[in-house]
Amino acid sequence: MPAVASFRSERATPATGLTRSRRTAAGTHSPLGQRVVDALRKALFSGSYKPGERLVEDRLASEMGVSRVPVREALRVLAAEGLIDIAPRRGATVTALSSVAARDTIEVRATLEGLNARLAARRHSPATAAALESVLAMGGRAMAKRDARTLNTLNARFHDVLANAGGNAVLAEIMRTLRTRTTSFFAEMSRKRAKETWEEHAAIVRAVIDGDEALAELLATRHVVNAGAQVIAAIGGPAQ
Amino acid sequence: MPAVASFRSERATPATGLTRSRRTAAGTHSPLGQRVVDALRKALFSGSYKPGERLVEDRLASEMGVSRVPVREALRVLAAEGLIDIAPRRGATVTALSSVAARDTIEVRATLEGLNARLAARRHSPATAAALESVLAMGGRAMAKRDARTLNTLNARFHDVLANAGGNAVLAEIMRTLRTRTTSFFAEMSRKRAKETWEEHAAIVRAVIDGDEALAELLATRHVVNAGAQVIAAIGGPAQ
DNA sequence: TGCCAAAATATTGTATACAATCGGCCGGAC
DNA sequence: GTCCGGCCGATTGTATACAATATTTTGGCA
Repeated sequence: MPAVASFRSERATPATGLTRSRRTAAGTHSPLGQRVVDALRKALFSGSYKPGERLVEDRLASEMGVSRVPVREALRVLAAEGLIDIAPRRGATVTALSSVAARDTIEVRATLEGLNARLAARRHSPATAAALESVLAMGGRAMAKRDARTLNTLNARFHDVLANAGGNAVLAEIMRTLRTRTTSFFAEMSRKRAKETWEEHAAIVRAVIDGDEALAELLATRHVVNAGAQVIAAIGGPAQ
Repeated sequence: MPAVASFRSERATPATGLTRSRRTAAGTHSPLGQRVVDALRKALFSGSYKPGERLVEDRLASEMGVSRVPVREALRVLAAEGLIDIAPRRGATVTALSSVAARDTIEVRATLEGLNARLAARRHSPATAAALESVLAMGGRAMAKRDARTLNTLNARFHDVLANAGGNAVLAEIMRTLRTRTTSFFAEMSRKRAKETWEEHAAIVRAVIDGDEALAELLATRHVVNAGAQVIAAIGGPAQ
């Protein structure tokens, strides 16, 4: 069974003679390559593919009902994000994050989340405060309901909102990438740490709203370190 | 005149009947896509293409003597590195770093270089010390000769060696990317600041070798901020 | 003259075809 | 039995062809 659903069930009717008929036709199709990226990213996050597993272009193309060209381009993009590895002439494999790489990633993330929280505190405004409080409230409700799935989504949302509050687009983009690379690991154990996670989120928000740069930085950094320590303990131990 | 040289002057002789003749033939050709990436990166750094300029696939393909396929894949890679922008159906353009984006990039770079210097100081060893001193010495010689071109190369080398000394591969990769994005700006004015640059380099190395984490971090961060301030003053001013 | 629509052109997006290389499998020599 | 060399299937790399969309040009009209 294909791990990803085909989004082009029928052929693009090449027989139809409507060359350049109506423009904009029905809905602006985003390029297939982009859609393949999204589909693969989703599949990777959901754990459909295991680390180290080979991603054969032809198979992916069939599963999605497209040719190999968009698949290849999608694979390059995912490789740039660090989600897969591509070896020349040997194809793509799902990145198997070593415990060393995990530790390195967390170390960088901790620092950058700290910087971002500091910036957010420096530039705090009523608007960002409201956005942060909103996500925080939703997180609280989801936790009360033990809704782990929503909680994961909200966790990502929280970090996105916080990144926006920092006001540094370059920083936000890098943090997003680093986060996606470790998503699978953190998702695994986030259930166990849900309570602590959202308490830490709340504390960070408070510091940001208070404009306390140093505290915001400290808490955000520690937040990543805390979660990271648990991840590393779970998967890496001394050496993987 | 093409901005990049063709590395395939003659066709791949498709008429020749040698199907799978000798294996490995003459030298292991790296994939064309990779070579196109290298060629384009070089061209972008050398300033052959101006910010905002369109990069038409067909033209690039002709100039390099390859088909559009490797060119397209190369463009995706460069887009992921932030060197170019790709808009669907509208092609690729050379990234025009706004003054805001420049400031953001420098802010992140400053923090990460600081983190890396701290790590390098923590993990300092005779081997890394020797490597750092070596680049430092070469930089001194190049500066004595007023060899601006070599100096630029050595500057990149210095930061690479320092990144290695930090021992965090993820961090090193991110810093490398950030550095490439701002290369053109820094190259412009590095001549004026050559003396200060290498004095700062020397100070950082000393702190690293001494294992003085806090000082190494401070100096490395300040190094980026100092150079960055000059860049921003030159290009951005209050608003670009 | 200036502006709008529609054809003509340029360029990107996708599919298919073929070439090149990798990895495993088989057979023979020692 | 094991190791080496070469065939064979599987898979990636590249080129070409065509389809779809963006951009420019052109022509008519107010």
